[in-house]
Amino acid sequence: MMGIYLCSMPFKLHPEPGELIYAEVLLPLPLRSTYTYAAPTSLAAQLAFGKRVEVPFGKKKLYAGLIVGLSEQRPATEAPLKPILSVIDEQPVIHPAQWAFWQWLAEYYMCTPGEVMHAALPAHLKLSSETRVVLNKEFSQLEAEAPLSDKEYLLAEALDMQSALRIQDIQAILRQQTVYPLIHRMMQRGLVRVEEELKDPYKPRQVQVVRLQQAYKEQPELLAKAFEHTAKSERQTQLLLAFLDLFKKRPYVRQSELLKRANSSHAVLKALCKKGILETYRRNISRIQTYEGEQEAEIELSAQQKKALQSINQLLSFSSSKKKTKPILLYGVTGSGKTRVYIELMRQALAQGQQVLYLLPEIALTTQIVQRLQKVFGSQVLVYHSRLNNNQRVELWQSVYQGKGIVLGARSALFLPFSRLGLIIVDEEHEQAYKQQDPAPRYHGRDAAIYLAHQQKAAIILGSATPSLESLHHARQGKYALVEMKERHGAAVLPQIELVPMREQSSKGPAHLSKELTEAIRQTIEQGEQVILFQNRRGYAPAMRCETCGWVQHCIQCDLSLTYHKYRNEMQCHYCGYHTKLPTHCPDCGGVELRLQGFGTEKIEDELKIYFPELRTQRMDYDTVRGKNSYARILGEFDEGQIEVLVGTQMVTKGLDFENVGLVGIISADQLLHFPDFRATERAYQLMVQVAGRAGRKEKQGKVLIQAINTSHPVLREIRENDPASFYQRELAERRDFSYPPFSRLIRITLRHRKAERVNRAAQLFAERLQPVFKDRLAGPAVPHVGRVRGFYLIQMLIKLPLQARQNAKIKSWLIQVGDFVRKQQGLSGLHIIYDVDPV
DNA sequence: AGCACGCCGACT
DNA sequence: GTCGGCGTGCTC
Repeated sequence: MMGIYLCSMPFKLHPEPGELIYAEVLLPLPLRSTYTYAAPTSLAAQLAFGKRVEVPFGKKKLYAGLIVGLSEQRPATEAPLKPILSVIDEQPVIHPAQWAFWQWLAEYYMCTPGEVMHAALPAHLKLSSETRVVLNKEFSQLEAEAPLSDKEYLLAEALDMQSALRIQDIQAILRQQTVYPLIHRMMQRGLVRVEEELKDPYKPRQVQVVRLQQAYKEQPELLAKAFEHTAKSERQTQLLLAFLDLFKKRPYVRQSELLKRANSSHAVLKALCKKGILETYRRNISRIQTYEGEQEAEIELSAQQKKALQSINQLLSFSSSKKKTKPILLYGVTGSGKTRVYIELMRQALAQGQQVLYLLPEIALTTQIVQRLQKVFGSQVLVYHSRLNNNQRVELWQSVYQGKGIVLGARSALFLPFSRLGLIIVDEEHEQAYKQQDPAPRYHGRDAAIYLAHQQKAAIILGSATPSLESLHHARQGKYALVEMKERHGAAVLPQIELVPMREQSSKGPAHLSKELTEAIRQTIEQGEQVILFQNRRGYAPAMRCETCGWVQHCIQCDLSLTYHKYRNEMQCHYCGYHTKLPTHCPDCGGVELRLQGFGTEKIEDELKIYFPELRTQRMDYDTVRGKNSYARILGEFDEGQIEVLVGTQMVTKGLDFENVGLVGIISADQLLHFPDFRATERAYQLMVQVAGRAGRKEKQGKVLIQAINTSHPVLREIRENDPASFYQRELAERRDFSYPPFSRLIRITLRHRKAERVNRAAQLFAERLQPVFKDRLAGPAVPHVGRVRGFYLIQMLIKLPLQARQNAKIKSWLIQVGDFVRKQQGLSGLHIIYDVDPV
């Protein structure tokens, strides 16, 4: 279907008016606009919105672009149009609704629609051609005419062995960036040629399937005759019986299963085919793994859950008849059983033939919820994992396009091609992991979900035990509806929380575990219960310092101290991954008294092992869950009681329910509270409340110990006394005073360049233009906390925008114009400008 | 993103 | 001189 396209071949156009159809094509590249292509009317029947088409773009490349508009009128552009080379899809891959959503996202988050497309489509639906250099057949003859240069010879030799090379292979072989001049010279002499090919990497999975031949399918009564045919062969009779048995139970009969069941061979099957009874063919089958196990009924709703469900239903039915549905904030303490309420809502949506999207901050981390939903909804649950392979992603995409089921996923599941979306649930809506950080689109999964729900007229529930200040504020302002669940489910009681002031530790005992905590660990273990210790920093120690002159070892390409990791015995950069051996002496003063500063999870685990040698401990952080199934394995072992103490970072705070956790220890509340960021207090509050919620279930009261040097921070009192109202009131007042969200909207502009001088100049130009407009609503330009990352210098500006959205759209497009202007200046074209709307 | 063109420094 | 790196502009 997709041919080879030689770059030297001119495009064949049919420029007769009225004979062409014009298509607006979106490409998965960071381009501001769509591009118009022409197609002969002969292709008209195949062209449709949302289908992918093969188009040339630029000098030679081919891409699979998406049709987002069709017209019979030639557009106003004078430029000659290139043709659509082929139509890739039989069915569209997106509905118009997705395109509308992408456009909103691009505008709101200040990126291009192509970047959204790139993020939205699974890899195997985004095709771009690969340039391959091939040796010509007449090569040896031509070579004789003129000798080759060293590099030409090198390339020719490599091509002789490999038959085709990609540009990056050639760059590696020649050890240089610029390879096109060489290739062009060789092309002109006819030694090599260049091919561009767009190939579809998606392959449906096929199996060999057995069925009855046409005559028997139409007249099953003939089957008796068939047995007469096989009467002479017992094995054939058996095989046919086995087939008929399977045929009753299965939608289709696989050859492999049939042969195994009948304990028969391929030769016997072949004989039956020859007799005109059976036949085999290849059939596409799905790769999506659905739950096959038993379905179980959920337990009855509690009184509180019933009430919450009622309130939600009232809100939904009230608004469906009138205006649009407000988002509903379900504010329920840990253990109140929000999931049980979600399940009822999902059931209702499914009964109405609607699709459901259940968003989680990080899908890999929540097997418990997946299993629970699968037990209720069985094979209707589709899980959009990070572990799915590319073919599976395409198939899941197709199922959703066809209107299937319930999708569970992280934020990228928002892009799936829903057509009948009736309900979105954003679980743990306060989680920062909902915000995409690095490549554009830098979108917030929760906020984008709210827009999507609005657009598709779906209901949306935001759930949390510790709502974000934004959501709670909106609920109070009446922008969202609020439904509360204040009690823990069943007989469960809130944990008892104590603050432990950290003083200088005695040199004999552990350095970071207080007497109170050590004692509590001992008691908890003696009672046969488990412990979770939370330390929000991985590694052993976050810095190595010279005691003589104060030098601290830094990363060679980032402005960051290196963290010591004991298990690999090396110093690591947590920004870029750079690692190096431990220094033996200070490079500044030559001093040999180097000491580690601070502490992370590794060190806490170390201390535990020293002071509780008999204890079964396990660390859970980025370093220990890197392996494929490590996360599930650790949680499984903890659940089964093989691990007594779990030491971990944020990971241990995330929605995990264990029955037997008697104690939660927060090693250093100070580290959480002293973050240089206006959200530090909120984040600290949420993390501590969430991790505290892991302690105690059922009727047993759990215990939480919070260690802190400064125990007088108001947040610590609020957590201890379980006083969320005070926390939210105090924190909202502070945000209002400094005009931070939710009382303003932020845009953070980051400038990035390899040279400090250029990024400084760019910042100055930027600020000159922004300052008069925003005045005190502009913070910066300033060097951020980590001012150099991976060898790039960074400068940031923060703009506080008022809440009125209409104005802000204009401001955003103006900011992009300013950015374009700055980059047009001499020497600044290589400047990266990163717009981050609603940064977290 | 990926490619071509043009300018400029560091080599034969 | 030429080669290759780097900055700049354009892609229907």
